[in-house]
Amino acid sequence: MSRAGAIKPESDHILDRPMGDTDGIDFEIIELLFFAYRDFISDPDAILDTSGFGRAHHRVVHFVNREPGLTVAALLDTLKITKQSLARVLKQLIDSGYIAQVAGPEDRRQRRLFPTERGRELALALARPQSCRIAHAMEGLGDEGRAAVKAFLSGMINPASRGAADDRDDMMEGHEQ
Amino acid sequence: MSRAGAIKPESDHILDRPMGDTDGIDFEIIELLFFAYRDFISDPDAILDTSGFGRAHHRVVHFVNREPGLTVAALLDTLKITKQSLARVLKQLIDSGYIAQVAGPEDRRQRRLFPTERGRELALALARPQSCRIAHAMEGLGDEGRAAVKAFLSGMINPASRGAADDRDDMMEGHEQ
DNA sequence: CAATTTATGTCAACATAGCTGACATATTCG
DNA sequence: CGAATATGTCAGCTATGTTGACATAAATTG
Repeated sequence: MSRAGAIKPESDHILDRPMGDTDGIDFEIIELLFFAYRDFISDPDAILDTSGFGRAHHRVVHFVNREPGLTVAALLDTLKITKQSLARVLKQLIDSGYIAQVAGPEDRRQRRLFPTERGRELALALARPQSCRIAHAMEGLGDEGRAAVKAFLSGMINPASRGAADDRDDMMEGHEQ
Repeated sequence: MSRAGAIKPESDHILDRPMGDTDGIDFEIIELLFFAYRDFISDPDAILDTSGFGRAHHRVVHFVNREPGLTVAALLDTLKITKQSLARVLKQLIDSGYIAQVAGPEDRRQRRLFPTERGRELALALARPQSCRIAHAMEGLGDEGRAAVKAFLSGMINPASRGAADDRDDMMEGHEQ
């Protein structure tokens, strides 16, 4: 193919100056978040590779272990994915014996999700390196520093998203949407 | 306060106690990071949907704008993806006039990447809501709190990931282990 | 100069994980 | 009973990652 030769910056409207703080945008934190999160999930990714699972399985196993007995609907709400997406990974986790379903005691249409011992072990194995990484990143920070980190991360979350992770209670009966 | 009623595991050993901080693992920060990052990228995602681009395009546009003239190799190193993955989105961005290629001045095999004005505008538009979200999450934090957040995020990053973006130019192969 | 290495591009195939739409089944509710 | 609900499932599409093989132009090296 034609190589388009030496395109001169003058001939095309090409910008040479880096996009920086002059625009009043916090690029530093944006990039720190990008790199931090990428490396944060690289630890469990490496473990999952050996198990034949992926990140989607990780999230499911995590939240089922954090809130045993949660319904499929609640899990969908936490993960914010479609039931078809969830079904794929959930089926694999159930078939492999990491998660068990139990019909709801009140509403027997529900499939409440519980971890097996195997599922608990996997969730812990995945969380361990992440927790170590966090501990390392926190060392040197005092109590106020750690509180600042928590406040910052909490403030990054959409208000509407809150509750899925915090609520350990039953689903409210009168769900009015 | 009672947990979802007592569901009797039929046969398998099913765990119904939540996986909590008793295991010495910092589940709180793990989940805060998950939700924070998910919402953090939801803002640009909404913009990208209207443009027909995705997150992969976002990252490319961002780093090209942050470091105009970087080579394809340097970009690959920053993103940690394969050249085939990059080629797909990069081609679209070039064809759409968001990024331009210029043959390297010294090494003409290189294709140095520059943003066009259009590409700059897109990068800024994508960064703006993220920066606003960060500013909101930072408000109420003092200078030490903000410093703690930066230190934490920096500490989350793999040491090998640091500096990958900037030392790709005239690298004499010295005896740096 | 010829041979090799390097930087990049490209084609083909495949995997994961998201999506929509449509439909089935069991259960609860009015 | 009929309607709404909770869940499951089939079929196909999209986005974005992967590996492997090969092409081309330019730089480097023998």
